[in-house]
Amino acid sequence: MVLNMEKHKRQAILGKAREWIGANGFSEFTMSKLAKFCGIAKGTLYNYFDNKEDLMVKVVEDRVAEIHHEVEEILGGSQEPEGKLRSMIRQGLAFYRDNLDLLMLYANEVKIADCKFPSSATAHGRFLREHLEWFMNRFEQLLSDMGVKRERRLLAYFFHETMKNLMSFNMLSGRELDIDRDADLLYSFYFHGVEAFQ
Amino acid sequence: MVLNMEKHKRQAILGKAREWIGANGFSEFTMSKLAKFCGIAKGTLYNYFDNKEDLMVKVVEDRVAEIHHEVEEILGGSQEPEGKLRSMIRQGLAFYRDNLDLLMLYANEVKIADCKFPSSATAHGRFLREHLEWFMNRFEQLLSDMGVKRERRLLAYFFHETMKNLMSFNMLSGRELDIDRDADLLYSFYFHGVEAFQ
Amino acid sequence: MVLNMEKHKRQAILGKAREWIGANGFSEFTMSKLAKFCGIAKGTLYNYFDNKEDLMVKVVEDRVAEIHHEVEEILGGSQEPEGKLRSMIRQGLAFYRDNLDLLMLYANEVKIADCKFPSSATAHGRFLREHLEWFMNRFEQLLSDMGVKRERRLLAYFFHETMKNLMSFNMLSGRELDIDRDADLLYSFYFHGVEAFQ
Amino acid sequence: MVLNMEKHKRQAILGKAREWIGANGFSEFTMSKLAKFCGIAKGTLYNYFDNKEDLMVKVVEDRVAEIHHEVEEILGGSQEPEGKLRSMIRQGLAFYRDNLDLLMLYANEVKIADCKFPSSATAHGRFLREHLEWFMNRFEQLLSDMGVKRERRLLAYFFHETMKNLMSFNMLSGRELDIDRDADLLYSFYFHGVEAFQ
DNA sequence: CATGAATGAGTATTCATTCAT
DNA sequence: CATGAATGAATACTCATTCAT
Repeated sequence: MVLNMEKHKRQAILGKAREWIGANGFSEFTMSKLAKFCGIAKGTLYNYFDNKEDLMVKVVEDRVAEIHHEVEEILGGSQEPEGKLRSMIRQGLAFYRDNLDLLMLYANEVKIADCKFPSSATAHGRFLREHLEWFMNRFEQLLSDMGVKRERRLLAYFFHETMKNLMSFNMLSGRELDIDRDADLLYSFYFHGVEAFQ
Repeated sequence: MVLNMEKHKRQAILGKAREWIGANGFSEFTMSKLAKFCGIAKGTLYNYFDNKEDLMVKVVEDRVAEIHHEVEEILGGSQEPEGKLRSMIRQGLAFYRDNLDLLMLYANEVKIADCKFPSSATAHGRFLREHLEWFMNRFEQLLSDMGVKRERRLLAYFFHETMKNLMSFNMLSGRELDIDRDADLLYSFYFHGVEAFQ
Repeated sequence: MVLNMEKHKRQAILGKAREWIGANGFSEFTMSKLAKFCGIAKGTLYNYFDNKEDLMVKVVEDRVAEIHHEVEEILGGSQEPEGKLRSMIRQGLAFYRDNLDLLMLYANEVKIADCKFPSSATAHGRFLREHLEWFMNRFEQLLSDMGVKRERRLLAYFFHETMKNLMSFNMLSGRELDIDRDADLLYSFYFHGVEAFQ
Repeated sequence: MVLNMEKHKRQAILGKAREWIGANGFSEFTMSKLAKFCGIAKGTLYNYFDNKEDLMVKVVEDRVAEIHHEVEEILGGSQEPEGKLRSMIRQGLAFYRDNLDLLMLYANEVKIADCKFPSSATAHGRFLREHLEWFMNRFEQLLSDMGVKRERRLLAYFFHETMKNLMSFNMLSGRELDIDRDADLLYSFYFHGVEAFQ
C-alpha cells in the first residue's frame, strides 16, 4: 500500500519534472522550482530521491526502458531488415518529438569529457551512455542482417546520432517535424547517402 | 613589447582555458578553477577579459577564424567537387584532432535549448551558432555543385555533424583517429550511405 | 501562524538592520555583516528579502507609512495653523528620536548625486525622495493657511531639513534632545528667524 | 625643484579628482578611474598620496582653506554685522555653486554615525567636521555682534546647513541658482523666519 | 619617479541539502 | 511522511593596494 502510494507519488514527481524540463530547458532546473511546480515542499523531494542526481537518473530511466522495449519489439519482430530500419526511424522520431528534453540531455550530458575523466561524470550522464552502449550492441545485429560487412559499430552510432541531428536541425532552423517526410529523408540519407539527393 | 607580453599572457590563459575545458568539460568551468589552474589570482583574469562570457567567446574565436580560412581555401579552390568534399573531411578531422575541446563546446553549447529559450543563450553559444550558419551557407554551394537537388541545407548540417560524430565515436569507444582511414569511411558514409558498407 | 513567525523574523531582521545601520552608518552596510550581526547564515537573509535593495527599502517603508499617518492626522485636524506647526515639530522630533537611523538614511541616501546621475540611484533612495515630495506637497498647504505668500515649496523643504539639522546638531555636539525646549527653539527659529534670539 | 614639480603634479591630480567627482558623483569614484582620467598610471597616484583616504582629504583641504580665508576676510572686515551676514551668504552660495561636489561630500561624509563610532569615521569626514567646528566657532562671534543672546552655537549650525539646504533644494527640484535672489531669500529666512514671507 | 600587472579580500547572490517540527 | 527555514559552500565580479621592472 504504502509502497504503492510511494511509487505513485514518485511517478507523479518524475512526470512533473519532465514537464518542467521540457518547458523550461535543462540548465535552469532546480529542486526548489520543481518542488513549487509540484506543489509540495522541497524536503519532500528528498523522501523520494536521494539527491538531484538520483532524481535526474530516474527522470530518464523509465523512458529509456520504454525505448528499450520498443526497440526490442521492432528488432525482434519479423519484418524485413529494411522494414525494421524504417520502423526504427519512425519510432525514434516519434520518441524524440514526445521527449524533447531527452534530446537536450543527450546533447549536454553524454559528454566526451566523461570518458576521459569518468570521475567527474554525472550519474544520469553515465546512465545515458550505458543505454547508448546497449543500443549500439542491439543495432549492430540489424546492420549485420542487412549485409553490412564493415564498421557496424560506427554505423550504429551514426544511426543514433543522425536521428538526433535531424531533430536538432529542425529546432535550430525552425523547421517543423513531419514524420512521414523526415523518416523518408533519413532513410535515404542513412542508406544511400547524399547520392540519393542528386 | 608590453602589448606583446599582454597578448602572450592572454593567449596563455586561453590555452590553459582550452586545456581545462578539454579535460573537465564545459559546465564545470569556473573562473576560480581557471585561475588556480593557471597559477594566478582570480582578479588577474579580469585584467585580460571583461568577464567569463568574454573569455569563453575568445576561447573559440580565433580558431573559428582559422576554420573559416581553411574552408574558404578548399571550397574556393579549383578541385572537382568530390575532391573538395574529401579535402573538407580531412581538414575537419585534422582540425578536431587538434582542437578536441571545440568538439565539446559544440556538443554542450550549441544548445537546442537556446532556440526555445533564447534568453538563456550564452554569448559563445551564439557565436558558435553563427559560425554554423556560415558554414552551412558555404557548404550548400558545394552540394549544389555536386548536383544535389534537394535538402541541401539539411545535408550540409549532416556533414558538419557527422564529422563530429566520428570524433565522438572515437572518444567514446577509445578508438584511435586515423585520418586516412576515417576520411575514407566518412566519405563513403556521407556520399553513399550504409549501402557502401554492404 | 507560520506567516506570523515569518513576519516576526522578517521584522526581527529589519530591526537588526536598523540597529546596525544606526550604529555603523549606511555605506558600510553589507549582507554578510548583517547576517553575522543577526547570528544567522547569509542565505537566510535571502529567504526573507529578494535582495539587498529590497531589504533596504523595507527598512524604511513601514516607518515612513507611520509618518504619513501622523502627519495626516495633524494637518487634517482642526487646530489653528500655528498649533499645527508646533505639533508637526514635536511629532518630528519624537519620531527622529525614536528612529535615529532614518536620520542617517536621509543624510546618506537622499542624494543630490542621484538627481544628477539618476542611473546610480538606489531604490530606497528613490523611496525616500518620493516621501519627501509627498511631505512638501502636504506641508505647502499649511504654509498657505498660515498666510505665507511666497516660496512655500522652499520653506516646506527648509522645515523638513531644519528639524533634521537640529537632531544632527545634537548628535554632533553631544547635546541631549529635550523635546519641550527644542520644539520651542525650532518654532522660534523657523517662524521668526534669528531675530527671535536677539 | 623636484618638490615644486611634485607639488604641481599633486595639485593637478587633485584638480582632476574634483573635476571627476563633480561630473560623476562620489560613490562611483575609484583610483583606477581617476588614474585613467588623469592619463597616468594607477601606481603613480600612490607616489603622491598615501591612499584613497589621504587623497580625498587633500581634495577637500585646500578648498576648505579657501573658505577659511574668505570667511576670515568677511568676518574680520569692517562691515556692519548685517552686511557681514549678507556677505557670508553670497560667498557661501558662490562657493557651493563652484564646488558642488563638496555639497555631496558634506551630505554623505559628515556622518552622525561617525560621532557615535569615531573609529569607523573616514579621514576626510573627520576633516570636514573639524572645519565645521571652526566655522561655528567663528560664526558665533558674528551672532554675538548681532546681539543674539541665546543658542548661538545652534544658530551657527543652522546657518551652515540652511545654505546647503538651499543648494540641495535647487538640485532636487531642478531650480536654478540665482545668487541675488537666493541670497535675499536666505537672509530673510534666516533672519526673520517664515514670518517674512507672509 | 612612473608604470600597470598581479593580488586577494570582499561583495551580492544562488542552491542542493539537512533537520527540527 | 511532509514541511520549509536554515545552512554554507560556491559563483561571478570589484577594487584598493603593492611591487618588480
